This record gives sequence, C-alpha cells and structure tokens, in this order.
Amino acid sequence: MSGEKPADRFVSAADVARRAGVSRSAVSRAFTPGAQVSETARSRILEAADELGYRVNRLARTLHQARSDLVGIVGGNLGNPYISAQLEALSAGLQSRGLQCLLMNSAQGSATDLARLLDYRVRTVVLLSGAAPDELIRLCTRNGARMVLINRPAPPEGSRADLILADSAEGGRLAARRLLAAGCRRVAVVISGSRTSAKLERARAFCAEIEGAGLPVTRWAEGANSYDTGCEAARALLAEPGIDGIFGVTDELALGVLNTARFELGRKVPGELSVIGFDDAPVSDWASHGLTTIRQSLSALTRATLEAIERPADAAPTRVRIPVTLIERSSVA
Amino acid sequence: MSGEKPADRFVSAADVARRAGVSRSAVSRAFTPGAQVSETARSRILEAADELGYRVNRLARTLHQARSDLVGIVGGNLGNPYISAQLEALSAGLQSRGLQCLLMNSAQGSATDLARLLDYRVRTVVLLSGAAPDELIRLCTRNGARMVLINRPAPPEGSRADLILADSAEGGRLAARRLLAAGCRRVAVVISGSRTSAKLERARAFCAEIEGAGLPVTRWAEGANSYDTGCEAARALLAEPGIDGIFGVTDELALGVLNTARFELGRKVPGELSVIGFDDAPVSDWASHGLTTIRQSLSALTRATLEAIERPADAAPTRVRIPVTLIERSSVA
DNA sequence: GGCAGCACTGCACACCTGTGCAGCGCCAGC
DNA sequence: GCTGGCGCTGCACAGGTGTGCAGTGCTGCC
Repeated sequence: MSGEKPADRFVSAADVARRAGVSRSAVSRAFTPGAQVSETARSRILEAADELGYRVNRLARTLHQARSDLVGIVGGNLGNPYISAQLEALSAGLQSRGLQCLLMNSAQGSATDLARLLDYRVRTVVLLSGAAPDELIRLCTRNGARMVLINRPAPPEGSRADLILADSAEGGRLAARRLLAAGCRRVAVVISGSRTSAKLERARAFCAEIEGAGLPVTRWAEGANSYDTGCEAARALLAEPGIDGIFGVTDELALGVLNTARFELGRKVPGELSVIGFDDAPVSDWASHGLTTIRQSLSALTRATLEAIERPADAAPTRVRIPVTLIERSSVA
Repeated sequence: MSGEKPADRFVSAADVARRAGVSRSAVSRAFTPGAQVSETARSRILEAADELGYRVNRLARTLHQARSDLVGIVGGNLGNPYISAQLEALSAGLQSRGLQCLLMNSAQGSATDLARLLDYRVRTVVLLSGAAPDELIRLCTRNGARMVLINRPAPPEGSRADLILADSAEGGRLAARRLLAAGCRRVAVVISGSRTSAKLERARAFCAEIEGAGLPVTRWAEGANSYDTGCEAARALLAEPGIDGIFGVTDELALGVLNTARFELGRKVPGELSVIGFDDAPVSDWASHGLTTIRQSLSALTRATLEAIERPADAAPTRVRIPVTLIERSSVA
C-alpha cells in the first residue's frame, strides 16, 4: 500500500472494474444513484475505487447527458468590490446545488474569447458585467444554452435569456433627489468610459431629474471603470470651485471621488461636497468611507440568478426586477 | 437564414459534416492546426460551421487527450481584497494561455467537496487559500494532476506539488522591527481563528522578534479571517489602554483594526496606536487607509503561479520563494 | 500509355461513461 | 421436478472528438 508514485493519467472505471473483478458497467452503476447493483458488488467496487482514488469523469458523463453541470460566469473586473462579492455569493450557491463554475475574465476578452465558454458545453452563461456581444447571444441560442444577463439590455427576440435588472432609473432618481435635498446646486455625474447600458441608464435618470429641477449637470465619461478613474474625475471636476455634489454610477468610482476630495484636495465631505454611489459594496460601509449609496441588494440579486440557472432548459425567458433603496451614511449633507 | 429557434442540443461535428458534404473526420481536421485538409474543403467546412454556430466540444476532445485545458482554482473567501486581486490576475493570465479556470469556493467546502474538481479532469489544482486536505493531495497524486500550493506547508513526499511561498517569517520580523522602531512597548498580533500555516508563521516570527526585544505580545486568534474580525479584535484589545502597536497577519484584518481604532474608539493612528498589515491589497493604498504593510508582490506571485501551471505534467516539483518588502505608508509612527 | 508518388479522404478505433436489453442463476410455488 | 419470476450481470451501443491507416484520384515523368 501507499506505493504512491504519481500517476501519468486519471484512474478510469475500467481500472476499478479490473481491481474489483466486475464489469465496467457495474462500476458505473455503483456510482449512479438508483441503479441496480447488488450490495456486495457495490461495496467491493466502492472499496476498490477508494483505494485507487477513482472519481467519475464528469466530462465523459456530460457527453451522454442532455445538460452539463457547468455554468459559465463572465466578469469584467473581478477586483471590483461589488463584483467580487457577487462572485463569492454566486459560486457558493452554485456549489451547494451541485453545479460548477467556469470563470471567464472578460477584461481584455473579445467576443470570440467569450465564445470559448461554449466549447465546454456550459448549460448557462451568466454575464455579471461587460458587454454581451450579439455573436455570443447567437451562439448560445444556436446551441441551446441559456443565458442570464445581469443589468444588461434585452437581447434580440427569440433567445433564451433571463434578465435580472436592478431598477437603474429609479436609483438615478433617488440619487438626484438626495443631492437636491442636501442643497447641492452644481452637480456632476461620473460614468467612466466603459458605457454599459445600466450605467448609462443610472446617469440618464439622474441627469433628467436634476435638469428637471432647473440645474445643470457636468458629465465625466472617460477611463476604465475603476477606483483610479474616480480619483482622476475628482481632480478634474474639483479643479475649480463650484461643484458641490457628485454621483458615481458605481461605488468604486464614488469611493475614488470621495477619497481624492477628502485627502488629496482637502474638501470637507459632506460639508463642502456631497458624494453618492451605486451598488452598496461591502467596503462602502467601512467606517473609513461611510459612503451614502443606492443599494441593489446582493442577496436578492444572487437569489434571482440562482433561480434562473435552475430553470429547465426550455423554459420561457423571464425578467426579474430588483428594487433599489437609498442607504444613508455620511457622505451627503 | 436566421430561423433562429433556440436549439435543444449543441451542434456537433456530424451536423457540420452533413451540411458541408464531407466526412466527420474532415471537420475534425479543419479545426486541428496542422492537420491535412484541402483548402477548398476547409473553407467549406468553416463556412458551414459558422452558419450553424458550431464550436469544438472541448470535453470530448479532452477524453482523447492526455491533458485537459482546465485549471481548478480553490479560493476561501473571494471577497477578500487580496484574494480577488489574485483571482483577477490569475484568470486573465490563464486565459491568454488558452487555459480555462474552474472555480471552487472552499468557504463551506469539505475535503470531499474540493475533490469534485477532479471529476472534471483538471490538469492542475491551485490552492489560493484554505486548507489543503491530505485526501485532496492523495487524489491528485493518484490521478496524475499537479498542484500549486500558495503559502501552504509542503505536502508529503512523492506528490507533484509546486510550492509558492512568500517569506512569511521575514515579513513577521519586518513588521515587528518596524513597530519597535516606532517605539511601541505593548504590542498585539491579530491572527483570526482560521489558522493557516502561513498566517501562523507570520505571527510566530513576529512574536519571536518582539519577545527577543524583551517585550510581551498579546495574541488574538478567534473568528473568521474577515474585516469584521479585525473590528472585534480592536474592540477587545483596546478596551483598556496600553496597547500601542498591532500587527494584522492579513490586510483585511489590519484594516478592520485600523478603522475601528480610528473611527469607533477615537484613537489617533499613528499618534497613539500603530497598525501594520500583510499582503498589500490594492485597498490598503487608498488615501482613506494608508496602511503600512508587508507586500507580497502580486505580480511576482502570479508569474510564479502561471509558470508552475505551464510546467510539463511529469516535471519535478519546484519551490519558489517570493520576497517580501515593507511598504511605508501612514499607519505607523 | 504506364507507373510512381502525392495530396487528400473516409473508415474504424480509442477515449470514458450511462443504459437498454438479453441472459444468467436462483428461489418460490405448484 | 418443473416453470415462472426476479435480481443481478455483462454486452453492446451512444455520445463527440482525434488520428492511424488504407484507399482514392490525380499529377508528373519516362
């Protein structure tokens, strides 16, 4: 025993069958719940399997089955505090349902890069962020894979994509009203150059509400969707005095603004400047930030995503709205 | 054209062959670089494949090949700012090398849960955090899968595990010397209840250095490895005056300590209290924190991990040491 | 024209698993 | 003792791909 030389290939059911003195079918049945095997055979097989370190080959099993256990997850910047919290919750949920999570970083990924997920016969593609290229949607439809689109625009008719949408417009309005209530008169919105539809919608509703009150809005729409972009935006927007309220369409952007204003430019927040974000990432609640923000409930969003993933392959596409709420902290007067 | 009804199964090479009027082998060859197909056949096949939305089934291909394209990544708490930065860098690197990333959340995962990675014939298992159960090591060895262990203890002899180790002991010493240099006399270390070997090593070296200088050290070793645990530790340790220096073995812990001390308990940091961390997560450099910390270079660590993954299946295991450096910011006097 | 050589093609098998179906032995009942 | 039934087993095929090998047709050269 324990002549544990590293093997050069995976143990297969045939190896186990040889050792247990049964046919390969018997091994397969021993690992299939509800299949017909005698108790003596089963226990002998399980023992042999354990000794050899055998594990059923899910790839081969998938060949034979209608649907795989793999779920493709596409995320733009996994370093973003909200995205990483989402990924943490989602991966844990998938796992407890016996599903496995195939991760794709779409940061530098082209459309053809994303399509590689289909090479692994994922049952569902979940888009956490980044664009949803038409080509990917077409491929999924052609191959019978479902999609779950989080905070993205509706795909063309006829594709099996479940939509999960936080109420971006309402969030933008809530942010605007809060800044107005704080007495802000010169207001800006920081969008970044990565113009996802959800972010544009937040900004659009925000601007409409502010302009409806007869006030102007300055737009800042350059750079990646990152903390550093928030810092740059703050430097540019606050270069000359005037701006007294800033809405970051993402907590990450808003935190960059907040910190740069407070520590680099010496502005009193919320005394001289009010800052509000969108997401409610865990880090926004840290005492060092106290960022007032629009929450899109992570648990509601995760629950809706998991429900969509569990839906039957041919179920009609659904659309779930996640409500948003204003979370008061200490970055707005 | 565009009768884009959702399919109920994936397109296979046989479908493409039928449409292009060739044998299935020809389709396979058209997608295999260096295989022998006439130019006319190849272009006809590629056209048919494009129309149908065909993608090579990597699962079936893997059946036939010695090694798969899948790399299993095990992460404890993906919400941790350093871990998520690691995952971001690692997934991008894997992707650009044509490898795919199978994610496993080990938060609530038992050993048997982790073993499920092997069901997908991963070529390598990477442990970012969390324990490396003996059972998992044995299974990998038995099945010829390599492992990459980051900041974990050496596995038993005879397994193909590459080790990547930041210099924990040196880091602990650097932290201790820095606190001594700041004039701290009553010092504590916050470890959390999740006692990974690397964290213990950091704490051990820290304590040895402090005690070597003739000073006592208070240890706090409860709770999960999280921001909240850092907060709790600060409340407990600073309940009565005295402690003037705290080492968090993780930036996440140290940030919890730092924020609670500053904002909840009203201590001046670094005036009355010095705080130092370990990792150098991006968030530690934010102006809101300015956490002095021990850096384990993320890029060096990622590079070493990717090199280990690219190694041939039967290469001898290696051991890489990542140097650590003290990063001065503004949380230590 | 005949033959060698070459580029290409398809057959058949391998990879590993799940499962319908037929066959085997055994037991109970008449 | 014979037969029907039952529980178990193994065979053989399917699922989708890569590839060795033999066979095809064509070209070039004598």
